[in-house]
Amino acid sequence: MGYFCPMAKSADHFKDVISHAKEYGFVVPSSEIYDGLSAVYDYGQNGAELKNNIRSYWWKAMVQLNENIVGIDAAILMHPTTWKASGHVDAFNDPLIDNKDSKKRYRADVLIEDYVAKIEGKIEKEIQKAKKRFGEAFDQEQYVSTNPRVVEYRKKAETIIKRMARSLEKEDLADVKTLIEELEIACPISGSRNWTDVKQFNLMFGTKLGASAESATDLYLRPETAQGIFVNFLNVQKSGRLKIPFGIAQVGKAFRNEIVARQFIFRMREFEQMEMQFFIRPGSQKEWYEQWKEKRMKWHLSLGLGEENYRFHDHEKLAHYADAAADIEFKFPFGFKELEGIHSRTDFDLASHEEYSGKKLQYFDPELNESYVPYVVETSIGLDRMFLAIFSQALQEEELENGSKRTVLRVPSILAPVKAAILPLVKKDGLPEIGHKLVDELKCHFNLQYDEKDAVGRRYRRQDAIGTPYCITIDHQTLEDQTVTIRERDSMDQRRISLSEVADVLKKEVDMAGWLARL
RNA sequence: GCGAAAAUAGCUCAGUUGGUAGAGCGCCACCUUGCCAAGGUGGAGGUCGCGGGUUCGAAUCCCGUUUUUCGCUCCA
Repeated sequence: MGYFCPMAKSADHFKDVISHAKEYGFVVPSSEIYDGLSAVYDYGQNGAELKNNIRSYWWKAMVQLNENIVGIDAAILMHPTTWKASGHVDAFNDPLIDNKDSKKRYRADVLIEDYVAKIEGKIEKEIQKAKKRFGEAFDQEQYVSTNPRVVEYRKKAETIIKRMARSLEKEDLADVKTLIEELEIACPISGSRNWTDVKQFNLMFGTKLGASAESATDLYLRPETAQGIFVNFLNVQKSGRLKIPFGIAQVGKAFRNEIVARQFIFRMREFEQMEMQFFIRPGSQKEWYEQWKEKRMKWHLSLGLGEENYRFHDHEKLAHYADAAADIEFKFPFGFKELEGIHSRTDFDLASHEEYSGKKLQYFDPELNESYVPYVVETSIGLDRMFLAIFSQALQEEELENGSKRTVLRVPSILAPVKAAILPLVKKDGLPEIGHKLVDELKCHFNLQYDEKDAVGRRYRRQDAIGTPYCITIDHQTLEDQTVTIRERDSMDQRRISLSEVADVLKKEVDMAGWLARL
């Protein structure tokens, strides 16, 4: 045995992934008996193990392997001002408007800004014309401030922008709509001016602190874990006696009211992030940014899912906090999509928290003999996305040499939910007893499954389906010479080892230590 | 949020012009076999996503709704 040919992934591979996840206890829709809850999923018995292992591999690679990185666990609920300082209250609130004819949705402020951009285009045209006309003698500044047509355009643009800013500030959405109507802005698709009202969409989940409705304070469930690190920056730095450069890592839940949440666990409303904020000297961000891009990619490649399934995607349009940003993209069943982000966040967050809190968030650098607000390079990966990447890539269907098929989940052995299955060949002649004894010896070190039901071949397939890397089979020869067969998931090869060797062999193959050492 | 498609057993699906809800795989028990799925016997499991309507009668026709997938749109 051991000869197989991996079959091409079916066109419906994504469908297979979703059913396999459900059928084998990895991922199921939340509250399914009540028809589920949109874009919320639960992890089952095998999913929880796999997810724990991924989390652990990340945590160890970041915290345990780096002397200058420590891990924390901040609360999901944070002081509401946090989200003003972080920019989320503004950036996560979009005024949206729909065109009733084309059924297209737009950001109302973007529609208005586009209109203003057109006016500015006209001004530019006038300038170019004048340049041609006046040649060398052209004084642009003077022209712009005196030419009546240009002056009028400029005034108009300014008035529009000011009015929009004021209305948005006051949350006067009716006026934003009126403005769109007055400017006679039409839908680029349908060309019609048949608009719905402007509606405010808040991507943050709201909740209340306090039991009585009157005295309760409005809070948000955190939309990212990073802010829990920033507000704890000084606590951790001082109590840990940390010197720049150093990092703070965290794994935890975050919540976003996505307008469109789709693609299984790729975009969920409740999800888990694994983030690390690396605090550095201002000016050194380029260097650290490159270094962390490289380090993170190396971590991904160490899992052996195939180099061709990863790529970098550099952001051209940057977020409000960043001066450089790149995604590590993975080839999901629905195409290359963001798996992890590496962002150079400058001092945006700490400086902003300084401003809003009135507390100094600075570091005294003994080498430079000065205080500064550190710059930050962030690595941010979605744990659920990592789960989906591994699971969808690992799920494979093979044709064996005898023409039969097998479904095998080739997850990296260190991440497998079950490390080994203990299988007595028959459930008599004392073989189950040896099996139970072996389980007892190993269970403190490894997550195991004991199975004595059905033909052993069928039991092997069951283990293949949940990604168990090793099957230990106890047979009649075991009674004579204390040896068992160990069968490997990927090659299906078997060899005999002695009972006393089992623990060591497993440890060598499924313990994370060896993999971490290679990072 | 718009448009399209779908929803029947744990999974994959069939179900004729509207007439008593099915198969394969899986699961459970017992027997048999004993190193790579598919041996035998028996069994559990479905108010056909949910709510209305039409009809003597609805899985099937109509309306609404929920969830999922795909395409738009959005994604600091």
